[in-house]
Order: sequence, then structure tokens, then C-alpha cells
Amino acid sequence: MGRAGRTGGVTMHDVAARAGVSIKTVSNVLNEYPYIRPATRERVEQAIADLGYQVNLSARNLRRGSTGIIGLALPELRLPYFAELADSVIRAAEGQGLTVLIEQTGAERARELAVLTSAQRQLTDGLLYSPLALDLGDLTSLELDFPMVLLGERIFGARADHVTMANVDAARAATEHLIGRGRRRIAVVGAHHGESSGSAALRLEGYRAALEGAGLPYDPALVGEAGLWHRATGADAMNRLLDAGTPIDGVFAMNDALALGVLHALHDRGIEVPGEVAVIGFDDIEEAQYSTPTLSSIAPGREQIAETAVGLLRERIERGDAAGPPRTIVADYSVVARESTRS
Amino acid sequence: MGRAGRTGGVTMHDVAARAGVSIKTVSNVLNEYPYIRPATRERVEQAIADLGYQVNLSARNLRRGSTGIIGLALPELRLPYFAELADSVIRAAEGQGLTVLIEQTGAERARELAVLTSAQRQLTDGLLYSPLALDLGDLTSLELDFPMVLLGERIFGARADHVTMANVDAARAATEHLIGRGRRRIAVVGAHHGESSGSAALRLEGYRAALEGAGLPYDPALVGEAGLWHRATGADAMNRLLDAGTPIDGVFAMNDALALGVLHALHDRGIEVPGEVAVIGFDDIEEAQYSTPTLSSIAPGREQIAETAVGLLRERIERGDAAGPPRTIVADYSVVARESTRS
DNA sequence: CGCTCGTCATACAACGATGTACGATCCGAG
DNA sequence: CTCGGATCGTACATCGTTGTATGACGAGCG
Repeated sequence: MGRAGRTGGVTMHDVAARAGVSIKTVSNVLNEYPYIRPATRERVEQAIADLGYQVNLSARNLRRGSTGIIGLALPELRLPYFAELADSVIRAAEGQGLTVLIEQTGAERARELAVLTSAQRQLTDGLLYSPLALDLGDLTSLELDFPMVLLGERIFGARADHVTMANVDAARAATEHLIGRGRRRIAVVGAHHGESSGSAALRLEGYRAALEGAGLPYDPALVGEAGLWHRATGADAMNRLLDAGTPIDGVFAMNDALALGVLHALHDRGIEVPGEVAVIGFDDIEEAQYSTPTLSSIAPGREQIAETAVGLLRERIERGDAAGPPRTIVADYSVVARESTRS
Repeated sequence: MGRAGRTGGVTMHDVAARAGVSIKTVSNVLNEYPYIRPATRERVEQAIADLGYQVNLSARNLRRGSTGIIGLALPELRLPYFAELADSVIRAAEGQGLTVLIEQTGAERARELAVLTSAQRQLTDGLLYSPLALDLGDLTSLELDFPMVLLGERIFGARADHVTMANVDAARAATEHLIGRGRRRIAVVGAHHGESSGSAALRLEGYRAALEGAGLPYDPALVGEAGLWHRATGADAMNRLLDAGTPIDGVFAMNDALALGVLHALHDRGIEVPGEVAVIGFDDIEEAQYSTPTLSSIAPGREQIAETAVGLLRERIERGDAAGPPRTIVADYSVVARESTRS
């Protein structure tokens, strides 16, 4: 074991020798130390170019005590929303001079907790953290003293920065969009029974608020449970609702994956969308533009979320105040109307 | 700047002091050095637990000259195929004790080349590399001496390991599947004009072989170009083919994203699938199971590809023979028939 | 009883970069 | 011509870990 640098093992020492200066001067050139004569700087840069030198990041990291890497903990990349989020986060981080290390938790509680103490923490300067399975009871676990920004859809009381979306308002807007299309028997898919925090609860709250605002009754028979928000669970939930025989003319799915499952279930039964049932989702993943019919959704401002989150995290890292007062940023959203809710 | 370990700055030194041994003994315990008395080992382990010590990876990496991280260079995570691939690679790597650092190239030639010399190379022990824009002329750029495994759909003559799929055979099987359903005017979508290597060329070859085998003529009017294999370009290509007025009763799309775009274009024009036109894709992304109609596709054995690729790379890294004789592994594939080709 | 050999642990010197302290220039002002 | 401050570079220690060399101890052998 133990091969040195990938670049052929060229060290600062070699560069220094070639440029005829000390090793520290090379370091100074690389680190924008101001007092270097142009001639010296040029000689060093030439030597660097000649030898194809690259700094050894392990050594620099050790010395500096930081790595320039941030972690991104999310459930699974195969969920389109998180893939797109990761994409945006990587771009945003790149723009701010950071590298991203992705860790998948599978939305399992144990693994979500493990992420907080894993060896990776030690290799990263901070963490963008998107837990799905944790609840308020796990709050204490989050009282760590490394820079962290909570990401996504849950509202925690945790003492950490949080970049989120306006779940209640957006869900209300989605439901109102259906109501505005003349729907009156609107089902909701994705509820988590007995959960009071988390995006499921918040989006249900928005749904209820919209009904109330329109003077429509809240009917528990129209609430479809779905623990994991996958296509398969969305299809299952829809099938259960239909099997129960409740009349339905609109569906608000708590995310697009669920909504696509719902579309699929409706299609299977020959129920026309949007003719008989209108459907709206949440997340506005790219797939929503290409499904049949195309899917109306809530666009949560993913780029903005990523950019903001990386920015907050970077600030914490640079200022070294992992424990500063927590900030919460709520991203903008918008309703995107497509075929699935054309009236 | 310069905060030490995230774990509160506990070092081996502290552990050694608490356990009443030397610092090296602690290291020996951690590194499975065989000659340690059980009593000593236990004392050290207790001290580690008491202090919550974690090794400083930067220091270890510097000393060992390796990082335990592998790079994964791919076009974009927002392309479902690559998101699913990344998911599988991360799982496979985790199982083999490695961490994955994803780098997005956007399928741009310049960025694909930049990946090979970026600072990240220096932070990783090896690279899983999935270039789309490079061609045979770039072969020389790939003659690097760090461990690398080429991934995915292209066949290079490069002197590097390659995990690929049987593009020609699989494309032929897809086309034969359509022929078996009685289709005779089969279009292909995703061709790259003038390219002779790369998956586009190989899949086109398979398509032609299938036609030939069935005694059907090859008609250039049935070949749809699409530079990037996205939903949007697939829809565009299909629209162009339809606008040209060529009769078509089947479509082989070179990947699922294209196929979904094709489905969308057909739907827009009220053309029934599979009644009037049958469609088959390639990649078998999860979305294929939930589109309307569900999409027939070629399942390329993604798990197998990921597992194999990580294994090959790890072997290279551990044996230190980045320049050993190149191996090529061809993964299994299978035809998955769904609604879009039900006859 | 002296010697070798297997066990167990230690001291020391690296890995490659950077911060600190300090010495060596150079310039203009007195 | 000397002095002082601004520039420019250097030597050294250090980040936390691990490989090498080495020493101490006890057991088994002749």
C-alpha cells in the first residue's frame, strides 16, 4: 500500500528545488500571500507547470483541519426528487468551491442517525441533512456541534439552520388549484397517520385549510395513507381509495412520485385524467413534464433551496460558529398547471 | 480556520494517555496488529469508547497515501439512468468499504477531460468513469496511471478496465422484440450521425442486424437523430419523423428517456401505443414501470455493473497495478416486455 | 545456565503542507 | 551614510497517524 500522490509524487519540495526557492515560498505562492516579488512568483509558477505539481490534499487537510468537502445525506438517489436535488446541490457547491459527498440513508431511522456520527463526518466540514424518518423525539441527537443545515420538507425545532419550503401554503395552493377547476371530492394521497410534524402532516394541514376556505367538508374517507412516497405506494393508496367506492373527482398527491403512481392506477382502471379525476403532485420533478398526461405540480424552487443551503453551510463553516443562532429560510414555490388538471 | 477533528479534537495521544499505553499501541489496536495482549487491547478499546475517539482520516490518508474514496464521474444526476446507477454504485462501494465522490460532467467534452486531472483525482484512490462526449481520438488522454474503470455503454480501445453492456446484442434483441410483435416499419431514435464508436453506433448496429436477420430493409428515413438522450430530444426526434410522413409502426429508442419523450410525442398527436405504434426503450429505469403506457425496455443489469465495476477498481487499487492488462466485462441484459409493446 | 525465539510494547521518523517567528534585503528619509 | 520600516524569504515546528527499528520479557531448548 502507500502510493503517494497520483500526480507522480511531485511535492512542494521538488517545485521549490526547481524554482530555486524554499518550500514555504511555494506554499506562499499557492496561498496568495501578498509579499512575493513578481519574478519569484513567476519562477514558482513555471516550476509548478513544468512538473505538473498538484498540492497533496490530504496533507493540506491535515494541516488546515478542514477538507473542503461537505456531506449530503439523503434517502435514496433513485428517488427522482433527491436525484435532482443532489444535482442542484453539487452544482451549487461547485460554484462555491466545495465538493459534495453523498450518503444514502434509505430513509431508515437507524441509518439517518448513524450519518451523524459516521467516520465521514470527520472527513467533511459540514453536513446538508435531509432526514425523513426522524421525528421530534430525535431532536436531541441533532444537537451536535458541527456545521449542519437541515434540508427539505420537515420542520424541526432543532437548533440548526433549516432550508425548507412553505409546505402548508403550497399544499393549500395545490388543493385550491383543484377546487378552482371545479373539483369537490378531492382525495389526498401520502398521509402519515398519527404523525404531527413532518411534511406529511404539514401538507395535510394545507389540504384541510383549502377545503375549509372553500366551505368543503373534510372527509377521512378521502385520505390515503402512504408511508414511503414512491410510485408504488401512490398506486396502492389510490387503488384502496377507489376500491372503497368513495366518489372522487380530484387528487392531491403529496409528491410527484405518488402522483405518478396515482396516474398509473387511474389509467389501469380506465379512469380518465383529467376528465373524471384531476391530479396534482408536489416537487415538480422533470418527469412531470413527460408523463401521460403531463402532471400539474408544485415547483419548490429546488435551485434556490440548494444554493441557499450550501451558502448557509459555507458561512457556518467559515465563521466557525456551528452553534450560532439557527436560521430558517423558506423557499418560494409556484403552482405549475399541466394536463392533469386542465378542466 | 483550523478546527481540528469534529469529534472534539480527541487524538490518539489522549487515548494512549488514558489507557496508559503508547500512542503506537493504540494505532496497533486499530489496525489489527496481531501481537497485543487481550488485556491491553481491552483497556485501549475502553479508552476509545470513553473518549468517543475517531481516527483523523486526513492524517491517516496522508500517512497511508490513500483515502478510501473513489470518484464516480457521470454526466448528470438528473438523468434517471445515472441517478439509479449512482445509487447502485454507492451501495456497492459501501459494501466494499469505499466511499464515493460524484462528479458531474454535463456530458461536455471539456469537463469530461477535466475530470481526469482535477484536484479530486488526488483525493481519490481511483475513478469510475462514464464519459459520453469523448471519442476514440481522446484515447490518449485516458492513458493515465491511476486506477480507473470505464463504465457504461461505450467501447473504448483504451488500456483500462471496462464494464459494459452487450449493446449490439441487446439492441438487436429489442428490435427483434418489435419484429416479433408483427412490426415492420420500425424507427430508431437516438442515432448520432457520423459517429462510429459509442453506444449510439453500437445500438444502431444491433438495430440493423435485427432488420437484416428478418429480411427487412434498412430505411434511413426511419432513423431519428438525438444528440443528447433526454426526454425532450426524444420527443423532438419523434416529431420530426412523424412530420416527414414516413409510415411507422414501431420505435426502438436508444434509451428510456428518449422512449418516454417518444411516448409523449405520440400521445400529443393522438397516436395510440401500442395499437398503432409499439415502443421499446433501453435501460429499464424505474419510471418505465409507471409511464402510461408502461414502457418495454432492456434491463442492463445495473446492480451487476455497479458491483463488478467497484470490485475491479478496488482490486486495481489494492494491488497497485493501475497499468495492468485491461479487462472487459460484459453484463447480462434481458428484454422486459410491458404495455408499450403488447400486441 | 545461557541462548534463541516468539510476544508485546515503545521511540522515532516519516507522510506533505502551512503558521510562526525571524532573518535578509531594499528603499527613502534624516 | 545610517537608520527604520516595508518587503521578501527562510528555518522550524506542527497537524495526527503509521512503518521501522528496537528493546524487554518470558518460555523452551541444548
